[in-house]
Amino acid sequence: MLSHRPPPPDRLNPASKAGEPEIPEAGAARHGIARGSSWSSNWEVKEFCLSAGIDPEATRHVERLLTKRIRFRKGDVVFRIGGWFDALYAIRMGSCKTALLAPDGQSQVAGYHMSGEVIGLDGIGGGTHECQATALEDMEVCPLPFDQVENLARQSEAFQCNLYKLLSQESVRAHALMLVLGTMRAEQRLAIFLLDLSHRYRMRGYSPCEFLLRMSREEIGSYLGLKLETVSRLFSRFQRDGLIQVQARAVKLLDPVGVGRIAEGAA
Amino acid sequence: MLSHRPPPPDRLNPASKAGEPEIPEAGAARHGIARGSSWSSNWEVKEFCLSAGIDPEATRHVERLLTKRIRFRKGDVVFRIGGWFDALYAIRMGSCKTALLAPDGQSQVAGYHMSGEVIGLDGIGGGTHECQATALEDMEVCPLPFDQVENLARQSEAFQCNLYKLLSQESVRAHALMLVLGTMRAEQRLAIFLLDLSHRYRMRGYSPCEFLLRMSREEIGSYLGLKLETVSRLFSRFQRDGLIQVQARAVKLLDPVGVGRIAEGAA
DNA sequence: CGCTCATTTGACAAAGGTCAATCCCAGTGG
DNA sequence: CCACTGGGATTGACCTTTGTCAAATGAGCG
Repeated sequence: MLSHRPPPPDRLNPASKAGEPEIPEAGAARHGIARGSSWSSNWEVKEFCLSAGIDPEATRHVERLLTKRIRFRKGDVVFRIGGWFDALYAIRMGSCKTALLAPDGQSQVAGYHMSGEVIGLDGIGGGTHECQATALEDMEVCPLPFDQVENLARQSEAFQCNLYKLLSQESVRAHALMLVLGTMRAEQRLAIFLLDLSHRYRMRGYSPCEFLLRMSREEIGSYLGLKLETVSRLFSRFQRDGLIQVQARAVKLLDPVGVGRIAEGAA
Repeated sequence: MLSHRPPPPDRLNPASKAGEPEIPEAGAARHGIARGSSWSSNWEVKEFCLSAGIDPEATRHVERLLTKRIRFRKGDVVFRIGGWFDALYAIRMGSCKTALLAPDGQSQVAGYHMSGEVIGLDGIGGGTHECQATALEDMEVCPLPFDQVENLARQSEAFQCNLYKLLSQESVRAHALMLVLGTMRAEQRLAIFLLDLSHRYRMRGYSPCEFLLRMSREEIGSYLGLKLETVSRLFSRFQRDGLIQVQARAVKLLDPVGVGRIAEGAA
């Protein structure tokens, strides 16, 4: 592994023989595209990624950065398209989606973000946000004023490095999604989506086999480049085939390996 | 416009009344998604983006960075997936594609880059490249050793800012492509592709209405999430409809406005 | 408890994909 | 100089996947 941090244990060996039920990872993640991160973050969740491996001096600065908290309720907008960019937001709790706006006004969900992740990086270049972040449940974030982030980056090499990683992480995520949108069939997309969620929940200490979807069928469809009916049908089919169990927003992965096969493109 | 540099004149007013034939811009670009850049770069081409607006002191450093040149022939690989990342590459001449590798081995074209653009940023986070860059014609690049880039970024605030912009530019591009892949119909995708090329050629001083495609039908298809036959059929149809003229790799935009309408999603 | 919105499901249509047969050149070698 | 060859490009016929429209059902919320 070429990452500068040890990869999380469960990623060392995809075919690990742990006692836990084995959850295959989303296709893209397993082949180096997303290099140990897929759509998911490979940062520790507890301590924010920005403070990884930096000296005590800088750590204090980072901590000072993380004091303020903002709470949002389900449906609240964290930042909107075209809105002025002046801070990144580290998610402490909850989750949100980010959506792009197409020329014709329709929007596409471009990201799903959970606790421990940092959002808002898309605003760095242009000074304004290119996507809109909307809370999918009640959430709490730490705003990281970007001028301070920039300063810190100039002072601490390790911090600077972390910031770069964060940025390129974005592009990794984007690439993985592109691959999904550009080359995969509907069932494959949904399977990968489910495995990605599963993996990310596990990383956060939640059950990887049983979780709540925070997005509606329509949002999932938008994320995966499908229509909501297609998503719904696929859920039903997966259930008929004994792969999963769905009840509205509640999902149980019954046969993660089977789902994994579909994610790989098995007919 | 919120960008910190004046936008190129031709972007000030999409419906400008200049004497030139009017080329509508690719849909995504016009609605703030790509905020003045769409898939294309909005940097000056002559002077590399990294040296924009920085002080003379730093300028000299940048210039020192840009001394070395590497030439590639059509088909050569600039860097490959998984290859060690130690430098960015500024394209001085020619063009290349970048491709991702899907789990099942099939690859997807994720980017098309021309002179004045910087490639290789995807490697920053993980230390290895996530995509493969392949020359589509003979090209010349300047390698920018990343440790030097990093140092410079810490010394010059303006340079640091440019680097950030470059990174986020990547994500802008990715977002635009996502939107194309996720929400648009085939004809719309191709129309946008053509307008994007047109715009980028114009920015570089070439004719926006007449140019050579450097990618094969298959590569274009891969880029747009379509099969080569579909691309070919669409070219034929556009030609039948008097929108363009195609002869193998040579394209002439006869009715840019019409193409623009299709890019917007007109039935 | 009743409303509203999300979800499911079916029937049908359409957009693209697949397969296969040419075609068209560019480059090669005679 | 010319025929030959091989890969890209075009085109047609057909088929699969996914989208569209519509109706029915279910779930969450006030």
